[in-house]
Amino acid sequence: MGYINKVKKRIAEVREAINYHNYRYYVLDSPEISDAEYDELMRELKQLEDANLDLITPDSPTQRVGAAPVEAFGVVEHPQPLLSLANAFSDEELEAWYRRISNLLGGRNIDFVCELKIDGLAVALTYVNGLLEVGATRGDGYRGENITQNLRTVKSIPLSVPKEAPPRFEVRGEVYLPKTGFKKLNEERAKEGLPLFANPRNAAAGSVRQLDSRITAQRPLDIFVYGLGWAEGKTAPDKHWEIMQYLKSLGFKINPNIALCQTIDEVKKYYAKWVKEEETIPYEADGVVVKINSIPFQEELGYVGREPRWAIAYKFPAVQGTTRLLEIGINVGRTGSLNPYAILEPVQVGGVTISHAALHNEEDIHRKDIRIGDWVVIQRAGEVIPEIVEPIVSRRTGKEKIFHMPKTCPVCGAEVIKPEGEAMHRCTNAACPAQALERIKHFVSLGAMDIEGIGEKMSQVLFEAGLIKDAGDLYYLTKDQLLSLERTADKSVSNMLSSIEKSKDRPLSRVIFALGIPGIGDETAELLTGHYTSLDELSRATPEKLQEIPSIGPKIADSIVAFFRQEQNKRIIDKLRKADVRLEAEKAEAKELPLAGLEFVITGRLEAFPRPEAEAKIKALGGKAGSDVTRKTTHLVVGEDPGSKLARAQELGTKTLTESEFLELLKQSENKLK
DNA sequence: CCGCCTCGAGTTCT
DNA sequence: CTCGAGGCGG
Repeated sequence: MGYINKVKKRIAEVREAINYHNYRYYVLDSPEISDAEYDELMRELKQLEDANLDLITPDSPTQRVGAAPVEAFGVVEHPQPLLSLANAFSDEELEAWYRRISNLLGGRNIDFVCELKIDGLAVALTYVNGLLEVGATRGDGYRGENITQNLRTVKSIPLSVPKEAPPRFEVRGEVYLPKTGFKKLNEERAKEGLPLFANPRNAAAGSVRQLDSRITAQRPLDIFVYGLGWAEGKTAPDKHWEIMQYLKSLGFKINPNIALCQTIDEVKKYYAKWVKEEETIPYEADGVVVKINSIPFQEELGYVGREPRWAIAYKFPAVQGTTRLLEIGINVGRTGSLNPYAILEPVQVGGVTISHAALHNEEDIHRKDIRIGDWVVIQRAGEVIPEIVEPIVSRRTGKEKIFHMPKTCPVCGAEVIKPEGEAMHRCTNAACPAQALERIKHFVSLGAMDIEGIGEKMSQVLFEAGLIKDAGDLYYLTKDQLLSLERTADKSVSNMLSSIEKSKDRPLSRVIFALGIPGIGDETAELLTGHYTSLDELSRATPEKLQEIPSIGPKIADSIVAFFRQEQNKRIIDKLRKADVRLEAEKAEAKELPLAGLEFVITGRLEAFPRPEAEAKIKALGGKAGSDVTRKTTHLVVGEDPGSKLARAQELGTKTLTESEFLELLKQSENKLK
C-alpha cells in the first residue's frame, strides 16, 4: 500500500472513531473515553489533514464543533456561532501559540485574561429589551436546543437586566453543577434506586435537558458567564476584561478567579497555581482559558477553521484515563488475606504513570464486572491512589476472562478458604512465607518498632537470605552476617545494629502493635496498655476480662487470646524477652502520667461518654477510678442528676469538677503525653 | 436487628 | 484513600 493510501485509511479510521465518540459524548451523555484521549484523536486527525489538505472533506469532524441537537426541544440558530477552542497541554504548546499570535500582531504588546475552564454545559442567553428571551445550548455551534424554560430555573441567571443594558444582546456562559450539589444529587438518586450520574458535567447536561423544567428547578445548577456573544444598539468596551466587569455590573455571575495577565509568564503562573489547587475548586474545571484582552486584536487575529486564534484552552493534566487490564495478580497480606491487584498497561494519568491498581476482593471485581483483558477507565482517587472506575463493555472482544480466586495460596500452595460472611479469601497456612515476611515488615515499620535502616526492602533481603525467620530473629543478627549481604557497607550495618538496639526500648503499646495481632491496630494497642502494664499480663488475660474494656468485643478478645496461645508466637515473644526488649510499661512512664496519684469518682450521668469509658480514660492517664467518695478521693466529677456522693464530697471538702472542667482536664492531660 | 462511627488492613507512586 | 468489620446505641 502506498503512503498516501495509508494516510487515507488512517484518516477514515480516526474520523469514524471521533464521530462515534462525539455521539457518545453529546447525544448519549455517556462517553467511553476520557477527554484527553478524545483530544488526542482530534489532534491526530488535524495533523494528518494539515499535511494533506486535499483529503479534508466537509463532513470531517474537524469541520464542525459537536453533534446535531436533539430534536425534542426547539432548534435555535446562533447568529454568532459558539465555537470551540484550540487546546494546549504543556508550557511549550502555550508558548508556541503565543509566538504565533505575537508574530501576527507584529510584536505589539499583548495582555491576557485568564479564567478557569469550567466543565459544564455552554449556553447562550439572549436578552431583548431587558428581558431574558431565549436560552440555548451550544449544540453543534450553529444550531442549539431551546432550553429557555429550564434555564429560567437557574437562580443565578438574571431574568431581566438594568435599563442601561443594550436593547438586544447575547451573553455566553457555562452552566454547571457544583461538586457538593452533584454529590447530594447522586446520594438522593441512589436512595431512589435511580442510575447515578457519572460526573457533574453529565449531571448538569442531564438536568438542563429535562423536558419537565420543574425537575430542573430542583437541581442546584449555577452559571458563570464568560463573554459577550454580540450586542446591538450600544458599543461595548474594547477590552475583554472590561466587558467582563460590565457584564458583572449588569447582574451576571462572573467567575471570581478571573485574572488579568500582562505577560505569558504570568499566564503560566496562573495555570500552575490552579493545577496545584484544582482539588480545592468547588466545581469541576478541566483547564484554563487564555484570551487576548484587546478586542481589536481579537478581530485582527480572526479564526482558523472553527477556532479563534485569539484564545486557547490550556488543559489540566488528565485525572482519568483508559488502559488495558493485562492480568490480575495476588498479594498475600500479613493476616493471610489474598489481595487481588490489577496489572495495567502503563498509562499517564495526572502526570504520573499508572501500572497497578488495588482490586480489594473478588466480590468487588465481580460487582464491577471487571474481566482480565478488559479496557478499563482508571482514575487517581483523591490525588494519589489509582483505582479502576469501570470496564468499557463496548470494547470487549469476547476473549476477556472472568477472574476467580485461586483455590490454593499462590505463595505456599496451602488451601485457601473464604469464611462465611466475609469478603476476603485467606491462606490457611500460618507459616506461609508471604505472611511471615509481611509480619516482619509490619514489625519494623514506622508506627511499630520503627527500626530505621530496615524497611520493606531490607526485611525481604534478610528474610530471603535466611538470616531471620521472624521478628524475634532481628535481635540476634550479627555484624558479620549483615556484612555478608550484598550492598551492605560498614556504615549501613552499624546503623542497622544501632537502630535495632534502640528499638528495644519502645513503649509497650508499640510492642503490642508490632506483634501484629489480627484486629489490633495502634489505637487498640494503646487502649490495652491502659489496662495491662506488661505483655505477660496481657498474654494471660481471659476473653471475659478483655471484654470488660470498652470497645473490645468478643472478636477482638478472642483474637488476642488465640494469638498468645500459638506456639510460634510464644517463641517470638521469648526471643524478644531474651534479647532484653522491654515488654513492660515503663515505670517512669507511669509516674509521668499526668493523672498519676489522683483518684476520681464519678457521680451522675455524663454527656460525652458512658461512665466506664470515662473511667478507662482516667486509668489510661495514670489516675485511679473509685466508686465511693473516701478520704483518698481527690476529685469528684459531677454529671447530670448527681447522687448522694456529692453531699459526701462536700462534707469531706473533696474538690468537685463539672463535666466540662473534667473534659478540659482530660484534654490537657492527653496533650501532655504527646 | 439496623444504622452509625471508628478502627484496621492493604494500597500506589514519588 | 477505600473497603470491610467490629463495637455500640437506638
